[in-house]
Amino acid sequence: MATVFTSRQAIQITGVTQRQLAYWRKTGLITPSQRTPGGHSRYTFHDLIALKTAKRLIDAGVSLQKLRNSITALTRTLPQLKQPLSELSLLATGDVILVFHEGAVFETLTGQEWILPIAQFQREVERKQNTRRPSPSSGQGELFPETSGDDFQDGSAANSK
Amino acid sequence: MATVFTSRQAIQITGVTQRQLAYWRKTGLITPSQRTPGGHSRYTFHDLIALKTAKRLIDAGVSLQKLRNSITALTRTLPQLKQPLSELSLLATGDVILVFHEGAVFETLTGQEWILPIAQFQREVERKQNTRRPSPSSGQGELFPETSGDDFQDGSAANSK
DNA sequence: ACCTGACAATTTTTTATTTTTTTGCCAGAT
DNA sequence: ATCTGGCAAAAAAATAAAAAATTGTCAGGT
Repeated sequence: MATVFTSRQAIQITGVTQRQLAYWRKTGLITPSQRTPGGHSRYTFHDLIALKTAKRLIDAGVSLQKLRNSITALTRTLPQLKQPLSELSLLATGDVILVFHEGAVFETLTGQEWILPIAQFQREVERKQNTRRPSPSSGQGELFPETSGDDFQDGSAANSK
Repeated sequence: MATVFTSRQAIQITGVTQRQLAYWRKTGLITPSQRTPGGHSRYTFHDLIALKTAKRLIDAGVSLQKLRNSITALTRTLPQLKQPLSELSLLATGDVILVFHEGAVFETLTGQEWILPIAQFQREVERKQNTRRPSPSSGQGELFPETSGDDFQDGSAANSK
């Protein structure tokens, strides 16, 4: 149950290099959960998942620094997580990392995301069309009166940059 | 049915400015599907969705140029689309635009995306653990023989950058 | 009412340069 | 066997400057 893995095993299983393992250990990105009395690393299964996740994100084009920043941001957004790399479902693009958490999608660095609800907009416009009153003069178009129109503005705050 | 909208209506409904409407029209980002004999714009419902989508992406922090590049890439990836902005479900982060299409998630510019299958990796390691043979000497860890190990490497091609 | 064009202000992209981070390799220590 | 450290190469990030794109405002034309 409480099986642990040596560095060599972690390397073979996850595909990270020895150098990376050492550097990540040194810089605190992923540290072995256990150590032998002699100071040798013992990686838990949990650790392996984190290592493999980091490896995959890197292979997906994510830089190590962005990975660090993402983890920092995630642990701030979701403090209950001890090891985001092994506890979350991450989707990597070359530039950003998205996290799927409780049905929502976040960008790891900013935490802001939303799906564009096109269907909802369609309903809005259709409702508008139903409440229109045909203007007698114009033959085509000009279906709206001097609509106050403001009720249609997208209320979402514009977060420029 | 074939209701069309004037520029003013499109502005009121979608929230884009008159200048944007004109510039997008001039640069071909979103052009009205119809014109009056006098040369005035008539935007279809389809057009409105595209306008609203562009507006929302811009509000989400996406620049117009990235929007253009995304559309170009999308129409190359999915040639059957005439107007990606009104036919796809898009998710915007500050930096990239993702498209949901037939159950998959793409990054619009590169077309490359994949979700990290953590569950699958867990199964891999567990299978490895089951096929291990206990080494007689070591008390903790060192559970693996001199495993060839290569069968565990992630086969996914590393697309650096 | 709407379109177009022109000018200027703002924003975004591009490019080049410098700095930092990451990695490979090797040697010595535990 | 594994860890640590040092050094150099490679990759990535931060920075600054220049170029391009976008937008606001206004005026004239239809």
